[in-house]
Amino acid sequence: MSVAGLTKNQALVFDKLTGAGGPMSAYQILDDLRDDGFRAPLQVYRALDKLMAEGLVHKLESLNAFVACAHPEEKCGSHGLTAFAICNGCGNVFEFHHHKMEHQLEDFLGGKGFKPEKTVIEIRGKCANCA
Amino acid sequence: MSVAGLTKNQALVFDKLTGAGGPMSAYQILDDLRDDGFRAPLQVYRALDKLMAEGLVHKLESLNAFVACAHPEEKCGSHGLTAFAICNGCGNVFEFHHHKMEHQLEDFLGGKGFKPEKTVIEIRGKCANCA
DNA sequence: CTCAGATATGTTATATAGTTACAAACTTGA
DNA sequence: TCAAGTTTGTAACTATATAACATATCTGAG
Repeated sequence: MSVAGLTKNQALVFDKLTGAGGPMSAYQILDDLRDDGFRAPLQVYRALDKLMAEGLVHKLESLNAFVACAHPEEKCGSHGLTAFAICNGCGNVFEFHHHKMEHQLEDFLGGKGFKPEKTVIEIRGKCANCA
Repeated sequence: MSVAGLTKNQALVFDKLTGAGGPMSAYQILDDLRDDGFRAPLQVYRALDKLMAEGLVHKLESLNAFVACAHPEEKCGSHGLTAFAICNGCGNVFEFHHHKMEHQLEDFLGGKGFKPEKTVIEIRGKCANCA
């Protein structure tokens, strides 16, 4: 599972995150990639910055962790609001897009003169299996 | 501006945050309260934990900072979803509640068997003044 | 009152997350 | 082929948060 246009380090980080199938902290990634020549946090953060700019990876702010985009082909960055349901039990992350909510937020904030740049929506709770 | 039922440290932290009129990091609070006898991060974090449990203070996950609740009398904790519009220009934070959105989220996630416990909604952007 | 449990506080050390500053290597195209 | 831009490497540092343990204060049953 690789993507064109990525440098070596970016590809390593992206593959690692994709393979994990769930969120990882920057330092977990660093440790996992020591055998591939990673030595310092910056190598991870730089790769993550690029991957996030490309919409291939998202940061989970409430977890200080990073997760591969669930549908990179759709260019998450462009279709606005990305939301996450995060299970406090098993740690699984479910990424979703809710256009109605998105428009409501836009309308509501637009009415106040606020111009959104990046929206963080993370619902912590229990998934069907862990409830 | 004080609240009944708070211990000395909790009251100091709450008053500091209320007086600030905006978000502060835990370590800013710590530095500001050295004259009041604060020495260690834990003193701040413990007070913040209690204040958050009471719904008097919210954490801004995308900022790693804390802010006094805009309407403590309403017991934010209880009326569910609290959202924040955070200006990347001036740093001002606007706290709001959007019940329609809240219900949509509940419906959507409920349909998937997901039980929300805590919801983080933070919209970063530019306020009317800074746009 | 008084003392035992619960709650709150103090202190040191450590773990985790992220950035700054600078140097070296590798593209790439005039 | 060499100069500008980009990517990478490395060390040191700052910022955020928690663990472990000791001490003090509060509060109610006897």
